[in-house]
Amino acid sequence: MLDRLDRKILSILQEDATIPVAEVAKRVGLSTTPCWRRIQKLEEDGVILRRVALLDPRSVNTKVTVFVSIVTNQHSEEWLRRFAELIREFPEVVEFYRMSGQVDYLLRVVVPDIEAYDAFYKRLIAKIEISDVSSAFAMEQIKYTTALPLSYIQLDKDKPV
Amino acid sequence: MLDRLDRKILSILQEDATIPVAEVAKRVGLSTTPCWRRIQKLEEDGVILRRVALLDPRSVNTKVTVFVSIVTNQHSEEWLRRFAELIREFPEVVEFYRMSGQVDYLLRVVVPDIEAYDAFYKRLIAKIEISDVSSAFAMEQIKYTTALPLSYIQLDKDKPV
DNA sequence: CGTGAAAGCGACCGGTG
DNA sequence: CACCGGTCGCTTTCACG
Repeated sequence: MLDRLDRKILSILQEDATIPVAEVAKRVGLSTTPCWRRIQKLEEDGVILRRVALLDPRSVNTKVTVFVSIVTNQHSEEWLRRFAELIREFPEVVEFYRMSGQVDYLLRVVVPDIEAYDAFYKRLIAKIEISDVSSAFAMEQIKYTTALPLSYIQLDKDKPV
Repeated sequence: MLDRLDRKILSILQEDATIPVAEVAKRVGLSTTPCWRRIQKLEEDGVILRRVALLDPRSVNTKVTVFVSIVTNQHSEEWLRRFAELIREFPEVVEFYRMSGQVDYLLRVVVPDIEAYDAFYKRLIAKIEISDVSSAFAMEQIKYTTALPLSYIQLDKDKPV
């Protein structure tokens, strides 16, 4: 269970993980040691999964995002397991969801351009049977954040601060 | 322009940004100082945008992802600017794309459950005129990574390692 | 770019009130 | 939790080859 201080800490670290503990502590109104202990606990409890560097898509030549909607007639557990494993091998696929509704699966794929997407697409369908695929191209990424909203956290009322 | 060493460094840091420079250096076959200098330059050049903590969606009560497709009849620059600004105020919207094809915009929204999505949706349409909206719910997030594929980087041939 | 080495900060871990 | 030390490791910067 988290309280307001934990939430403040998380909101800072999910925006910038390079900020020293002492500075985080100051911002949330805590001294260094207990703040450090909280961060440690947040990592142990798996609330903080990892710390990563975010790269500029342009700099690594992957400025085009394509959303791939997949409809399949294969609905077995086994097929999904194999499909998921396959997808994991494609670094171009950065997100992969099982959907409700008309579409069964949705992929977000990042590539340099349309040609590269076509090549990716051919490599994909060569590896697995998919009945119906449709691709939607993003012209512009207007917003992208890894920061999750923290307003839905159930706060621990015993520690109201 | 990047070379193979830069690419190796990036692949390490975009998976785990907590690895000490000395360890990164060892893995890419460099000594600490030049490796540190490269990382510094990658940050200056904006290849590395930032370092962030990734949180567990379940822990912050946002395990449901909804993809929102928007069709509008407003296609002016001004309308888009206002719309983008509005979206930026909604932390539930973690991704936002301008699309080609039938759909004009695509949002990825994270919320605790369907009820919360409905509340979000009402707040959104109360703020701006949107002609047609359709929502697709993700049942499961099978893959999610912030790591971009590095195979499309144009390598500097003058530094073949 | 490599090495070695200095200097300083920050993480980490005690203990006390 | 605040506060005070303390150690240790890592970052950061230097001089030099």
